[in-house]
Amino acid sequence: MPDATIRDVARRAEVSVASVSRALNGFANVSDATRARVNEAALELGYVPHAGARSLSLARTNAIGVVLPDLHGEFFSEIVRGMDREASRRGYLLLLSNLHAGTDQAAHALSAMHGRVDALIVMAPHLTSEELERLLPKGLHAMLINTGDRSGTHPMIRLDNEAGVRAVVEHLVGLGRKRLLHIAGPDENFDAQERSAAFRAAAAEAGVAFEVLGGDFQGASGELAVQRLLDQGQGFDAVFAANDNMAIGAIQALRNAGLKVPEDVAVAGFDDIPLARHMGLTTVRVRIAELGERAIQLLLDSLSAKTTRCDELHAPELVVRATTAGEAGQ
Amino acid sequence: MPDATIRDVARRAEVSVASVSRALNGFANVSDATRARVNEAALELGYVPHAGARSLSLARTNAIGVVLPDLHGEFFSEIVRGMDREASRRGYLLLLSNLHAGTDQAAHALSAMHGRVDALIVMAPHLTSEELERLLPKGLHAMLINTGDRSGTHPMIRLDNEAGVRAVVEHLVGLGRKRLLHIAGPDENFDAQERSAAFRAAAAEAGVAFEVLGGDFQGASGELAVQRLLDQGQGFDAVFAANDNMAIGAIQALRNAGLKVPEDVAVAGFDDIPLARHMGLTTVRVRIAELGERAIQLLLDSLSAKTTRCDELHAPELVVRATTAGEAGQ
DNA sequence: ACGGCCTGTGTAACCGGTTACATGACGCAC
DNA sequence: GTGCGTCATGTAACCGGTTACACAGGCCGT
Repeated sequence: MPDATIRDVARRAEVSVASVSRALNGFANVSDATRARVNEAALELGYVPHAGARSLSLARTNAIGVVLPDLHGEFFSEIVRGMDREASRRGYLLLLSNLHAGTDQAAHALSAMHGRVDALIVMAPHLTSEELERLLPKGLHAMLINTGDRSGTHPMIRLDNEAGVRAVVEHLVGLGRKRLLHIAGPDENFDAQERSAAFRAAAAEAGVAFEVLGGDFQGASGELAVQRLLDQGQGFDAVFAANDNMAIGAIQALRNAGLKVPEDVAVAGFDDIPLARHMGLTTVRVRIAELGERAIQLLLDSLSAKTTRCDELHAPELVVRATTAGEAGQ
Repeated sequence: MPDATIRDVARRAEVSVASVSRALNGFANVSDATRARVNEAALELGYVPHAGARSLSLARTNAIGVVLPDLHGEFFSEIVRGMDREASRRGYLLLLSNLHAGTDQAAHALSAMHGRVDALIVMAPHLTSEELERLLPKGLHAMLINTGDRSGTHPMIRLDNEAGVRAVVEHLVGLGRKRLLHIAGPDENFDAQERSAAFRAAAAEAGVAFEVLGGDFQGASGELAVQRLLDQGQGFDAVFAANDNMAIGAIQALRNAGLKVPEDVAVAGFDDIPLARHMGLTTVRVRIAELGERAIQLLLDSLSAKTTRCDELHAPELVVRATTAGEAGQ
């Protein structure tokens, strides 16, 4: 036997479908006798309301679409965990779609969301403002996380990369470091752009020598960057990588070259992944789960009170550990 | 203006809704002229089909519900990543619901899936067979991951905990270790149960002395367990923790006590989280993403060919690293 | 010229819920 | 006894798609 529908329940309880609907949804205008009969019938048939049909007639799904790029480990799970925590607290489900490949794939993923979710959270650090604007379904509330979009059409929440980077640079300079190396993330990544721009600005302001090398957020690229610079014989007394993975790679390369961290070269990263604590890596802590949680909060609030149009900055926090502990060695 | 519906498109293209539906879904029996007019109208109106309505009439959602317990970091993201990879390859979306609290919460989460998904993946290592059977919606295909359920009603996939544990114990015993300590996971967790049972069996078979202490899968509990045993003055030359987190905690405690790993005490874990590699921890590697991927595969296959009723074991793999490298110290 | 077939299109029922509105029963005041 | 308000209930339209079926027109063979 297939699933029971509301009409099956109505037949069994010998009432109309309207009464069943009212009874099960706890409306006041239902007699006790009817309510009891309906409940009994529903129980006997193992009736479970069809959420799809329900949301079609209510024009409300109680689900939020989440579109994320192909994130690495910790970051992904943490942000989804935060979102899920807040969403389930408010009775929402999460409809997940990873955004792997090109923009046509993205368009498909986004349109598949239409009609199954009440709102959308999009994190697409590799899409430009225009692409996003074109791809986003028109009628759907969307919240953007960490995109370059500045049109103000959508509520958004961003990581305050600049504040984090500034804190690191000031910390390093405060320790007496004079020649800084920054290992940047991939060019097309929005966070990577912000971080390297902030680094240049802060280092220039502080009046220290600096250099910027490219990386791709993977550990190996941090290792490679440091190696290359050492091979060229260029000196530096501090490394700031755009994320922890690359910072850890950098430490590896430094140790391989017989240099001491932090005596010879101080190292700092960004993100505060669990590994960072274990390695004693100075870094910028991003409370990722909190960010996801907050995104859902703001999104749902803006959904009910149509007005709220926000642009929030999520402030990260400098965590000083062993890799920058001492004074400069020189 | 709200979203355009199929009727809006029909009006604009001056055809019937049936023709619009046929044209947009690529049916053959539509004239080229009509198809062109429909496409044009759809484009002009920015029409995106309403997935909810579509799935209602098709009785097919192209979504899979995923119900997971409140997992920790790496494991969660990896399994979801694997599932998503396979799901999006096949054109499915994932509807996610974390299973936090009690069974009524669980019932709610599961019934919310009815009518929005074509099938369900449930991972609930803390629910018994009977609870599961009662909670699972009747009409819905469900795949179980790592549950104790043996009824055979649902396709399922399990981690071969026993094989993993045996490999570790044999490895430790092969190194000459004579007194093993096992730090178990939480009592109500199915994997934890299997692992500690397998440990007792394997250790007894090998004829070595052993002890089992309770933990909760968190690092701190591993640390605590070792500390307590050391305080009691009990000796052991190898620790096998039910997961890597606790193994790392154990190492911490051993080092604090001035003991050397692996010379004095060898340590092994389970899972192979990224941290394990960095710490040189011997462990059992679980290819989590692969497990998720495979689960989706099997589920979708069993969905199309109604017959496939499987019970697959996912074999893990021993990874020997520094924490068990040498011979016993004695 | 006629019947049969094929093709393209429209009409309307249906998926499984919600809900505006109509209805009928009842109680109460006049 | 009539009129009115209140309350529980049923009928049917609706959400936005899909699709069975009916039908019109064109082309064919005889």
